[in-house]
Amino acid sequence: MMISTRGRYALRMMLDLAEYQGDGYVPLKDVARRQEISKKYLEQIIPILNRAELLQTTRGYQGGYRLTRAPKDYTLGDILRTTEGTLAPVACLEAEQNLCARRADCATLPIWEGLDKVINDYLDSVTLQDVLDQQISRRGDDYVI
Amino acid sequence: MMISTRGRYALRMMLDLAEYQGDGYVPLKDVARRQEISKKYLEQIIPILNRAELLQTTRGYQGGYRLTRAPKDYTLGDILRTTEGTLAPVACLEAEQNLCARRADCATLPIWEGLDKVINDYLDSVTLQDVLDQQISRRGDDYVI
DNA sequence: TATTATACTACTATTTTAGTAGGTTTTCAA
DNA sequence: TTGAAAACCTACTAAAATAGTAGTATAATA
Repeated sequence: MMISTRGRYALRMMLDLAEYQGDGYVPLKDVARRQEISKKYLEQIIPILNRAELLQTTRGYQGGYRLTRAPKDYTLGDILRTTEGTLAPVACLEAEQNLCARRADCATLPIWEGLDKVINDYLDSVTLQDVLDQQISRRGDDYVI
Repeated sequence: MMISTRGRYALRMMLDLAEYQGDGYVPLKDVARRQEISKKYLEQIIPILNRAELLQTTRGYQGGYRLTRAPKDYTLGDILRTTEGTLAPVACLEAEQNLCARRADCATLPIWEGLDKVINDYLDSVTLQDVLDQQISRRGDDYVI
């Protein structure tokens, strides 16, 4: 499993903000209640998104968070790479420190590079807006039945 | 990181067998030496492949392992799913026990299902033979330079 | 029957994951 | 001006996964 609760919760939080922010700021308490995720845990994930300027914040009364950009301008890759640090499927591709002595003639390295590419290409092909749209059409289905 | 040393070593071991088995059995000692991996650790990975009948074994003098099928008849997905147990990118897709209460109207589930598919499709599109062929052509490159 | 090899089982150190807990600072409204 | 609501920050922790090590038992064969 490559994507932990950190990345999954971050994504759900961003979708929740997109849905409920209107023209104001959404307090974390509300996100936590709606998404049924510990607010304390979300408080730890938020700063990662914040530092990467994926969201805006105000403190104090009526404070909270909102998206910096339009939902169509975030890919899932943006959000997941930010929160997970890396989406690399193997350690060999992660950091310089993991460089392996066999790298130069490793028969499997090209495989991992190819896998890394399909993963990132897929996640960069979907935006927050795409997920919202699909969610709306699924909700609509209920009435059709 | 979704693929651990278990899967990576299993793949390298299978490639090593493909390359060196000839018409006999390859002792683990030789694989461990060539691949610079602890023989004791490989001994733990081997039974997983063995139980899934991905390789054959004989014990005792001149014993060792060899592939059950031709290299072109193993996909990397076969080998990695066997050793890793699952290639699911998120816990939600792993086992029945991880089924989440929000599943029915989870906006992100279709994303994970899509990601799971591109990962498995990619790894099932490459066979052991493909990796061997590409390795040989890379080795050839050295002479060209 | 000694040697070579696999087979099996238990143990362990380190890292990651998934949180919990508690206090500090900022903002605004009554 | 003070109290409430909210974000911000840091430390701690239980449980699981990872990456092995270690030792013994069993089988095949020359």
